[in-house]
Amino acid sequence: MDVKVRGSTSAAFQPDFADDHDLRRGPWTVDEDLTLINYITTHGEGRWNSLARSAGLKRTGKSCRLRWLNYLRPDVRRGNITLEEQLLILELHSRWGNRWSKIAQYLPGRTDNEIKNYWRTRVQKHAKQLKCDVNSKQFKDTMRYLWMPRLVERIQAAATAASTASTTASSQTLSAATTVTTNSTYNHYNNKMEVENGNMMMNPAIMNNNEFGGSQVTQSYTPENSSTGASSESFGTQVSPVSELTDYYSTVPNSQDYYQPSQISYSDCITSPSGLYSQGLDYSQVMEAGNPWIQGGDTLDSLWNVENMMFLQQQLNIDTM
DNA sequence: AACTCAAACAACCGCAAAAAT
DNA sequence: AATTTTTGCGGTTGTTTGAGT
Repeated sequence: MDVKVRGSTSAAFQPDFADDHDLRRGPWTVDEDLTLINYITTHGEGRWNSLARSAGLKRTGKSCRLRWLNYLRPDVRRGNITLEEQLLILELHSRWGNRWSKIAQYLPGRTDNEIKNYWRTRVQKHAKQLKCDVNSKQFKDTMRYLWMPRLVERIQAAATAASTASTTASSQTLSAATTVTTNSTYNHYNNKMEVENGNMMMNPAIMNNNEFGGSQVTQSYTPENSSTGASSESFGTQVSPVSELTDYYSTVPNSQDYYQPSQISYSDCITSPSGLYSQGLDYSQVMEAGNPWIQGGDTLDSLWNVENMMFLQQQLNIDTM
């Protein structure tokens, strides 16, 4: 990948120094990243302005902090947002609004910036498609009564499929913890390992002393350390409320049921809990092709471990008290 | 092959709160 | 107690990339 250069083209890249402070701005170079990682590894984080100076980085402390927290920190988890994470983001956003850092606390490894980006690029896009405000009651109801139940359906379907598969293959490949070798390359700019036959993307600090640079990675493949397992593992101590959510949303009429004339008349739909479709929001629009939550577009097959989710639900209840 | 457009995301900014002096 | 510095948060912007035409 080419070096991204903010404010100038790659070809015309010149280090972008702030006018009178001799400070660099724009994308971080690999050298800068390594300098920051090495310094923090030795001296720890905090006091970012003096850290930047001491490390010899011509960056503001603010910039160093951001780079570390959002990108270089060992426990930053990268890659696609899973279905369960999507569900959790929707749920938590409905509770707390744009309090990204608070939401991020419940998605270990995810940064507030990443969640915010997800919300803006995915969720707000759909609000735009539906021609309604992302903060409007109707859009929120669309999420709660249509998209979230559908997400739950897909999560449950995936869980069912996974359990079926694991049963039929119990004495076979996966349970035998087959060792697989994958071709991988290290992307210097992004500082992440991209594994070809998987979705795994790793931060250098996660790479356990792997040499920077292209390498062959041999990993012991078990369900627990697949991308699926990685998700659940990250919740080892901080658990997710997804099972509670899935239980809850299972009781919410799904999009099909919700609109079945035998249960609810069309006029009822029009005057749905918040007048969901009374202001030009069209069900067919909501259900139209291209809605990833409904259609299953950007799905990952990963599943969270649902065993400990009660705990986080309790945490959430405490938070709302 | 060239172009356009939208998605994704890294990074910046301003502001407010917290901590240090 | 007042002032300065640092930290954290949310909003926004700009670049790259990939898909579609």
